[in-house]
Amino acid sequence: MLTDRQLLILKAIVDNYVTNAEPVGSRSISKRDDVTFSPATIRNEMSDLEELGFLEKPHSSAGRIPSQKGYRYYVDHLISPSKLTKNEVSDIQSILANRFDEIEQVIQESAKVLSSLTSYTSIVIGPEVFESRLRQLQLIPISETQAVVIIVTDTGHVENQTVHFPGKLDGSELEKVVNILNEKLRGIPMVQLQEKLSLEISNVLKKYITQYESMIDMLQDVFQRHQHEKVFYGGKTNILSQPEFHDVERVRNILDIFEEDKLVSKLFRSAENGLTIKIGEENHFEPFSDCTIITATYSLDGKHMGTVGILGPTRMEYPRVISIMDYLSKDMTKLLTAWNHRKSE
Amino acid sequence: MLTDRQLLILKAIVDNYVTNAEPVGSRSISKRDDVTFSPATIRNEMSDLEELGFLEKPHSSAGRIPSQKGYRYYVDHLISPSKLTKNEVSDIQSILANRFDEIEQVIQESAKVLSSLTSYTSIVIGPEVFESRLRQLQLIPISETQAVVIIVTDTGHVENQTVHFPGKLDGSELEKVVNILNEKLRGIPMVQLQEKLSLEISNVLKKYITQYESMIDMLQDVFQRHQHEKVFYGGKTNILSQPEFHDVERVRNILDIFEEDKLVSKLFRSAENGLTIKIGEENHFEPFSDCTIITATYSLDGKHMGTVGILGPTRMEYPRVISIMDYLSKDMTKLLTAWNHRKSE
DNA sequence: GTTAGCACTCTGTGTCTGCGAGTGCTAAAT
DNA sequence: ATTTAGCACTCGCAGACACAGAGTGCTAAC
Repeated sequence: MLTDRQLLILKAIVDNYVTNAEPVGSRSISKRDDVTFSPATIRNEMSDLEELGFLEKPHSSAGRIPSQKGYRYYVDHLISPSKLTKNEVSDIQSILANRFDEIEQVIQESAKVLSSLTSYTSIVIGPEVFESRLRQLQLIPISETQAVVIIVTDTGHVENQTVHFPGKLDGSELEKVVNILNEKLRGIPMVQLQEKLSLEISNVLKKYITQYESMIDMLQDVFQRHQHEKVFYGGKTNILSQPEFHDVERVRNILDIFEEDKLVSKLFRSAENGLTIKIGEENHFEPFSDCTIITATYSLDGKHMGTVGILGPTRMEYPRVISIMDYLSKDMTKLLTAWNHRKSE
Repeated sequence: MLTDRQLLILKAIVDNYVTNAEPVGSRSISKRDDVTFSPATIRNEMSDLEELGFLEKPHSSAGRIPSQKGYRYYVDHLISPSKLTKNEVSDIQSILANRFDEIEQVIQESAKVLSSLTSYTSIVIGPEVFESRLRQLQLIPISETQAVVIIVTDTGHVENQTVHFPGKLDGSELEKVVNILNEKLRGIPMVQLQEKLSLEISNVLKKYITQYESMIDMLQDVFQRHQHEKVFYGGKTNILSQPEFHDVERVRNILDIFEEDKLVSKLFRSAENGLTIKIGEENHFEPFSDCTIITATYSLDGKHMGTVGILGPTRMEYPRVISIMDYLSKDMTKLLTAWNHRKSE
């Protein structure tokens, strides 16, 4: 168990390192008002803290920097959420002020605000498809062998895809198909569409249309494709202003990851509800071994809808970011609930 | 007028600098097989070329590098398109091999191939809306006051947008509106929709529906929004591997530009048909003052459809890139023509 | 007109130096 | 038994310096 003095010193070192990005020496700590003991004492304590694994030395005669374990302890025991400033609160609430038609607009806007407030990179994962349901399906013929499938979900999200058939399309058949599908599938969660289709719908369709098999194949393919979530970014390049990312090779590795939405959504999607903090190696992903990811979930009527995330260096302003994320995710939840009610009025 | 020898030397310097990214000295040129004269002679010629503005010196005792004017002369007079290698040709043709339903897939794929072949960043601007026409318009109610507008163009592109109305929606009215709009607007170029709507349609609509004004406003808004083109990127971070972009601040400036599709499409959209090369300041855009942009247009049945572009340092492999762009843009034109015929079969 | 020769210039690199910030240890002070 | 002052020691870093290498520009010879 750490003594009070050790806790004070550990906290002082993390705080100091987070703001200055430079190894912290015993003397600079002794200058603080809440520190009454001498540099020598601090050195002894620091030495102990290093032995316990909370601190590291970049080289033998430099100050100390927090280790991953140090940050973890700091986050778990040493910080209390900082109070948001007026500006921060009003920036977040400005998202609310804009009129919006689709959830996506809220999400894109949230990502922007989050990145500009924190000056890290923000990643917001959109309403997860497996939590949304089919509201409407449309098949619009655009040529004799092609049609556009349009899927509208109950979150107001619309996906479209062009498909083509081996044979000619029959307008009245298409209409029948659309009617059957809408009747049977409306309100079904997006993830269950494929199963539902093969178990219940295929038999019915068989009776009505000639191109039965290619139609089923096509629908399965469409449902399959639109399983993934959408990823929104804010301040993609913010991370470049952090001194730890002044190496172009490193930067490139990270930016390349942002181009792969699937990977990003895997890394940032949070399993648990609420706030999650993953520091360095805890991400189990080599390029992020000196990054921290903080995620928070937002929901609608208690249903998990998506994740807001922040990517920054392990040397992150934890208290502030945590407070902002907490506030924002709750605000988004509120916003969505209001939207949902307005929508169903 | 430059002498043959000056031309040979200028070409040698550009070629050499493009591959090695280091100032070129007189001795290294004299080693070339096609150079029969001594370093001293070359020095004299270089001195003249510098006076004429084709070359620059980074400092007094370094070799020479091409000036912007030097590159321009090189591009205009000294190069002949390089023959593509088998790999390059087959890479480009692999785009053709994939089955595709929407033009966007071709474009995205082209951007990828282009960036991987050149190792610069590629920007492809999608079918320009003002060249495409409305094929179909749909209004799908999703709640009592909201609907999704879906626009399908003759290029197979689909846009959607959620809209809401102050009052309740009447299903049969909506149907009428959709019918009228489709009848009157089908085949109209996307850019003319707004004009057409206010001049010809609004009177007709007036007769049929109650929420006349908000409907018109809504449609105008929708048509307005979908004027912009889509921008596709390939190898966004490729530019980081160029030695001239090893400064993080610089990199950030450029990457930030990529986040603004409107700006990018303004910078890369080519007015003229065919191949355009803009070197350095010729871009009239400070962050690109040491970049070259090469664009080529692709078309469908003679109609200008969009632009493929490459962004790299002024120190660019011009002959190779030009050949690739030329081949690719022609290939895309062919591909689109084939697609268009298949589509209308 | 061309080229060899040479002085000169500038950069990059390696070495040395001293400085400053920091540690760790020991011995004295509390 | 803590705490602290004192001091030797360790690095890293910036500046000074010399030196090699690459390159130029000029002059004089070919």
